Amino acid sequence: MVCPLCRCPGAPCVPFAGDHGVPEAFDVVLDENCFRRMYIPCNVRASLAAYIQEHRNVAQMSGYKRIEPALLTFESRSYAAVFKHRGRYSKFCGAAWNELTQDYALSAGDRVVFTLDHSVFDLKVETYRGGHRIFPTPDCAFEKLTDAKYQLVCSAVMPRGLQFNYHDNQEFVTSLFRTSFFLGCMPYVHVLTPTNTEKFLMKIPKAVVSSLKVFIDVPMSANVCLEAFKGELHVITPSSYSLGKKDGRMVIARMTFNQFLAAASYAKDNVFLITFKECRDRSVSTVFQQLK
DNA sequence: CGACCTGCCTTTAGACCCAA
DNA sequence: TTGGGTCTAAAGGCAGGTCG
Repeated sequence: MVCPLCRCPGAPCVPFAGDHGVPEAFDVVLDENCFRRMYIPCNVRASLAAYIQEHRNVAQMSGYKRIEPALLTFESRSYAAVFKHRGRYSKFCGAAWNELTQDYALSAGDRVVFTLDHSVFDLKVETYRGGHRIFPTPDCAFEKLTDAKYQLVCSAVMPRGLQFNYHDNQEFVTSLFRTSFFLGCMPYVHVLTPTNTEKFLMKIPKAVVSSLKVFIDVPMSANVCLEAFKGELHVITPSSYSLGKKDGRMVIARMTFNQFLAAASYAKDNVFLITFKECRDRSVSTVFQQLK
């Protein structure tokens, strides 16, 4: 069933009975053709059009470079979708609207919640499926990366079965390129297991160690610093490692790894990004950054 | 005797192959 | 071309051996 006036899915729209007749927040339910356009319910489209026109006027008078307010999602992603206000319908459409539906993988039945916040120039929207917010697809977190950085992100060693959503990937990217002396070897994402936390056994995969050898000399055993960045807290624990003769893995010395976990208050099931950096004195640090 | 290191076994993901 | 089965390599975990 479709509203005969505005073409929105569902029964005919019910007029709003607010004090001023202008709702500050409203839902738009999407249909199966939502990737092309989103019709605005007839009971709010006039007030939305007035709201947008008001913003255009303010932007013009203030001499803003951009006159047309964009759709601004909860993740602060801006989409300059075209708003068409016609006699019989109002809709958002165009390439930017299509991009939004692709980025959020929107489909029929999903809701776009508008919040008319006069303190913001753009139109605040949030995407929902049932009672849950729809996040952008995980790959959207990588879209602004250079080719080289994207290649590095894709090379990461990830634990089996661990699924990263958009926000996890954003945290991953931020953490990966945060360290100023980041060596550029293969990033390693690891979930702390009972073997790590109870037996203090920490092994870095062979592939990561091999990629590290491209940048620095990696002897069979040597001193290494274990570093953790936890908000304001910066933990540095001097340690050592040895390479497994057979499998080539880097095994961190147990005693110091235990001290490191205690100092950084890390626990089982914590998810880490593990990278390496070369310090000023040419020594190597293993950097742990908590992702989850 | 205890701590730690090394090697082996199990599990699992990805590669590869073949048939429908 | 695709889906299912098989093979293989690597990660994870365990346990035995060694050394202080």
